[in-house]
Amino acid sequence: MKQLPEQLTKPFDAQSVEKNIYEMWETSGYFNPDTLPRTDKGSYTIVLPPPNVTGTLHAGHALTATIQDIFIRFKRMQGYKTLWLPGTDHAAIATQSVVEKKIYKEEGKTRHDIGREEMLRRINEFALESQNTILSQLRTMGASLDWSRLAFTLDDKRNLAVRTMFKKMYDDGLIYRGERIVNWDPKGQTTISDDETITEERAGKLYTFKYSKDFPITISTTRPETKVGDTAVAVHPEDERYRTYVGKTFDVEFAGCPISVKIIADTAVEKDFGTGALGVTPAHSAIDWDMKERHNLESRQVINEYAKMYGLKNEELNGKKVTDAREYIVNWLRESDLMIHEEDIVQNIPTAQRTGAVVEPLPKLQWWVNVNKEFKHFGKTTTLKQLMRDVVASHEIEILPGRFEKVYFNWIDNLRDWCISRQIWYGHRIPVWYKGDEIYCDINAPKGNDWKQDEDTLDTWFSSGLWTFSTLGWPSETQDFKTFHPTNVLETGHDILFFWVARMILFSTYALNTVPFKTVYLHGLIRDTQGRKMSKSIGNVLDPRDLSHKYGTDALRMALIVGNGAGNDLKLGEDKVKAYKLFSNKIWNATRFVLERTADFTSPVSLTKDDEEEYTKWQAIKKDITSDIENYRLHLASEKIYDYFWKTFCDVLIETRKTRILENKDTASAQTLLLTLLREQLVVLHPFMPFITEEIWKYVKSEHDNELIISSWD
RNA sequence: GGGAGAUUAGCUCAGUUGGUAGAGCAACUCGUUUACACCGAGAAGGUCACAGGUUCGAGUCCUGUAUCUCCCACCA
Repeated sequence: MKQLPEQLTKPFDAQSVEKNIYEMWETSGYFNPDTLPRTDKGSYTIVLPPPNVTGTLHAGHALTATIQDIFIRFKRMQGYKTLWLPGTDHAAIATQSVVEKKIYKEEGKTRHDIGREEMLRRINEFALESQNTILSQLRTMGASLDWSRLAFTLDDKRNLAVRTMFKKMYDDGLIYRGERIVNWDPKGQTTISDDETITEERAGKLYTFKYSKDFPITISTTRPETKVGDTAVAVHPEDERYRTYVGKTFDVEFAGCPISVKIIADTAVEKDFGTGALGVTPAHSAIDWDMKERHNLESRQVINEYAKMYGLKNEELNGKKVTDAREYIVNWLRESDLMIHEEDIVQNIPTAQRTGAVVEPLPKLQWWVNVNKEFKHFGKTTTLKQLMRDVVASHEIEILPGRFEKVYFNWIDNLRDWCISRQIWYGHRIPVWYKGDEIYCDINAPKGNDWKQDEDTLDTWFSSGLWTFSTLGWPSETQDFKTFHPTNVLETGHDILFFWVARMILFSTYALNTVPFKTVYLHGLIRDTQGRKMSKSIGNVLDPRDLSHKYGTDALRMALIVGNGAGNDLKLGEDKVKAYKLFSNKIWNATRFVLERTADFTSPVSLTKDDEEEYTKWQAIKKDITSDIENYRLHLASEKIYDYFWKTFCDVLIETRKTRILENKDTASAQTLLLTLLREQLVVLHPFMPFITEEIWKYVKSEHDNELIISSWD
């Protein structure tokens, strides 16, 4: 370091160094635990939450990649055998609908015009392209992922894992086929799970009316069009008003359709709501379906998969959309003088998360995971729900921030059976075959020609739920699986706690009798400066690629981390990223100065008392930062190193030692202090700002030093 | 209806186990041929939402109130 390197005489240019640095890391083999030089501290594993292959990297991905990369780099420098495993998610419904829309727009064709095989080929093509984009974007974030272990939720290995898991659960009686009310998405033409619906508040009307003039009971509904499918009227057993009618059946003509209505008493009815009497439509309401089961009622479906009326005696109704049918029946009620009251109310309507369509409850034969069924599990009788609950209650899995434990328990306690079959083509096909009345479930197809495989595919979360171990080779007993499972930290957004985190806990505890990870670290959402969600329609999206190009990846990473505590939403504005670009410059310039002032430096000397004191103070700071990272307080750790570098190292230490060096007072000690502090700070800064620190490291490291990425933390 | 969170400087947010209120940005004053104006020095700015309580001591713990945000839920 006698001569100041040419590079350092110019201002820092992040763009020009990032690509080369990343290539150096990637070819070095340091991302791969098998070729990592120092691994004396045991294994440390994180699986990357696989991004959907539907789009490009957004600010949330940038955040998740940064947090995990910090943990991984920190542990790698401490000497752990670190594995950060990358992959992508086929995101079944989302991906298929993106491609379907694209094809419809460009060619005016539906998936049925194109056919299953060709459609799947096209979706795969799209997925592959999208995957490449996403992976290259992860590289620009500096993510030190082991690319040699890249996985995809829909590749052959993961497909084997899925089939194996399905078969095991089927044999244990935990997966069953059953008919009941499902959430049907009329736009996506598939069932969806409860978690895939979003309830929206909408203005609605509560209509109070009688089926006919001579019908004795007045009922209320928000969906008059379903009333042509009514098979009962339910009242509360203790309701005096209706007691005399219970058990009787009335045949009436309603809107041109004959219906037969039995009066039943059921405690699910609220006496004080509306008239205290409820028209029961088993085929189009989940509560009504349950009442049908309890009272052995008829069920009559009057709405089809396209949310249109069908099978009715009144031909005018058939083929009408539900909203039009509602208007028709309301008018009929008014004209027939049967409408008693109309009231404006706000109602909660379930809609499909992916397509936005209003969910139509329909009775369907589907595959389910039974979460309440007792079964023998490694010698103990338990349920899936219980397994999921226990490992968190016992703190075998720690959820951060802790408040999400309550959210998790709340979800578990209200959990109903999970509908896992989907009527779309893109996904893992259900490994079940039919021949007449026979059903065959196995990992592979049965022998013989007459078997026909179930047409449905599995919920995408069924495959991503296996992610911590399907990526490590399960069901084979691989070395990877033995070394890296259970994983250490699962870092993801709190919005997928139920979808994904809970399902991983379910599958891992069930199949392996072990937790999938020890710690769950949940980050918040990234919002714009006004606290709104980033969305294309508002136009407030900050693209991480733009920010990275403009200010450098290191600056972006710092902006995402500093002050962003676990679980909290982050309001991100460009100003914040800019501020950390200035910090990059500060580091760069400070390095230039230190190297200039130590050009004649030969070897370290023992420090003067003052210098020794400063070094001791720094060591305390470093210890503090280490403890912050170990305790998942990245927002504090990053702020502390920023603060020390700028306020103490630059503003105080460089300024005072500069004078001493100029005046030639204890020069060697001052030089030793500055160089030592600079080097040690680069180490601490590296997980947060990997590019600039690795670049500078070239100029300050001694000959026998390794690259910074594998330099020792301590 | 149930649950969770937030409320601290003009703005964005820290404040780990209770011990004299912090940072960044913005604004103000002064300075800069000496690593960096992508800078430095300085000053200013807060009844920690409100009301009680526990404590020698509360931004921090407890109770209640208000406002906002989010999640869950089959009042038709």
